Amino acid sequence: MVGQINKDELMVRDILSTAKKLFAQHGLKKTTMEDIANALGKGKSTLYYYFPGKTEIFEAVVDEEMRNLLRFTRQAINLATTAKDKLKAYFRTRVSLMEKLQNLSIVVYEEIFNHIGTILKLKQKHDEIQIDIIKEIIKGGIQSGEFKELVEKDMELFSCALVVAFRGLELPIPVSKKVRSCDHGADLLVDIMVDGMAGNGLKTGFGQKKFMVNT
Amino acid sequence: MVGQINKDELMVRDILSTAKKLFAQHGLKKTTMEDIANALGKGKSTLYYYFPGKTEIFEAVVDEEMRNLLRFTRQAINLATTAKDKLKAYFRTRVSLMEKLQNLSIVVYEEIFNHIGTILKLKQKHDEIQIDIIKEIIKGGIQSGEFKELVEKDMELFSCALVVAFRGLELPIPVSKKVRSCDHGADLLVDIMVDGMAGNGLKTGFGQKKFMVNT
DNA sequence: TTTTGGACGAAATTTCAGAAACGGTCGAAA
DNA sequence: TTTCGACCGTTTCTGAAATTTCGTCCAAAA
Repeated sequence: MVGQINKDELMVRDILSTAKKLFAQHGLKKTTMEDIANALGKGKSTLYYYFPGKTEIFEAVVDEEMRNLLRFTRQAINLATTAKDKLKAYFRTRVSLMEKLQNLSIVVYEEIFNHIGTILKLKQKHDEIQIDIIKEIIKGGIQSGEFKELVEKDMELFSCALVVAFRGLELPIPVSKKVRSCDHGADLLVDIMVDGMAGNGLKTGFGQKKFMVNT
Repeated sequence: MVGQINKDELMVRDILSTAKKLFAQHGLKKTTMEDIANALGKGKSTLYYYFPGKTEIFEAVVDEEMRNLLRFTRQAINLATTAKDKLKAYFRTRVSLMEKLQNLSIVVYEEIFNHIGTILKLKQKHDEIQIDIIKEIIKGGIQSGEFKELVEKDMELFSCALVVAFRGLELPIPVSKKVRSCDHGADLLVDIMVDGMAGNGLKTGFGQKKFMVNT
C-alpha cells in the first residue's frame, strides 16, 4: 500500500516530466496524448488512468513549475534578514528564475506574440518617448534638489523600468483591474516611490547606521 | 499651394477618423477598404491616393491615437509644478486615458486574449500568493520599524501593484529585456522604492550634499 | 493638373465535403 | 491494480472551387 502510493507518485512524476519536455518543445496543441504515451513507452490510456485529461496534465506541469519558482523565491527570502533585502531577494530570484521558466512558456509566448507582435512594435517607438519623458521629470527633480542624485545610467534604467512595469497594468487581467480601477492607487505608488517606504524611527538599538555621502 | 495642403490634411483627417471608427467597431481584418470608402462617400481608389495601403492607414490611426495620449500626458505634466506631482500626473492621466484608448484596441485585445485567456487564469491563482508574500514582507518591515506605517488597504494595493507591474517585465519585448537583463536593475528599483527618491536638502542651489541614513 | 470612380487582375480568404487525427472511453488481459 | 489495444464522437486538417479584397489602371470630371 505504501509502495503503491510511491509507485503512483513515481508514475505521475514520470508523466509530468516527459510531458513538460514535450510541451516546452512543441507547445500545448502540437503535443498529443499519444506523443506523451509513446515517449513514456506506455499505452495512451495509461495516461487516463493517472490524469482526467490532457488539460489536467498541462495544468499540473505549469503548477509544478510555478511551485518551484515559489519555493526558490521563499528560500532566497528566508536567507535575507532585513525587509529591504527580502524585497531585493524576491525580485532578484524572480528575475533569474523567470528566464528558466520561460523555457517552458516560450512556446506560449510565441503563440501570443505571433498574433500581435506587429502591433506591439508600434508601441515600442512610443515607449522610447515615454522613457524620455520620465527621465526628464527625474532630471528636473534632481536639479531642483527634490530628488537624490542618480547617475545617467541608473536614471535610464529606472525610467525604463517604470514604463515597462506599467505594461503590466495594461494587461486586461482581473488583478490588474483591481489596481487600475482605484485612482488613489497611482498616487499611493508615487508617494511610496518618492518618499520611500523607510520609516523615520529607525528600529532601536542594534541597527547599523550607515552614512552615504553623495555630491 | 496653401489651400491644397489644408485640403490634403483635411481629407487625411477624414479618412483617419472614419477608419478609426470602423477599426474600433469591426477590427482590422473585418474592415475593408471599400467599407472605409463607402463610409466616406468616396471611391475606393481615393484612399490609395492618400495612403499607400490598408496597413499604412491602420498604423496612422494607431499612431494618431498614441500621439493624442502623449499630448494629454504632457499637458497634465505641465500643469503640475513639483516633480513629484508631475510623476503623479503622468500616471494618473495614463490610467484614465488608457481606458479611452482601449475603445480602439479592445478588439485587438480580444483577439489576443481569446487565445491565451485560459492560460493566464492559471497565473492569477499564483499571483494571489505572490501578493501575500510581498504583503508579509512589508508587514514585517513595518513591525520592525524599518518601514513606515501603512493601512491594510494600502498595503494590499501596493503589493498588488508590485506583482502586476512585474508582469510588464515578463513580456518578451526588447525594452523589457533591457531592464530585465541588467541584474543591477532590480536592486536599484528596490533601493529607490525603500529609500525614496526625495532628496534631503530641497533645491539649495548648487552643491547638493545628501545624507542618507539606513538601519 | 489634380482628383475621382469604377472596372479589372492577382492574391488572399472563405467554404465545404471528405479524410485524417485527436481526445477520451471501455472491456479485456496481464 | 495496472496496462493495453480497439473503438467512438468530435475536432482538425486538406484541397479545390467560389468569393472577397487589395491594389492598379485609365478614362473622365473638376
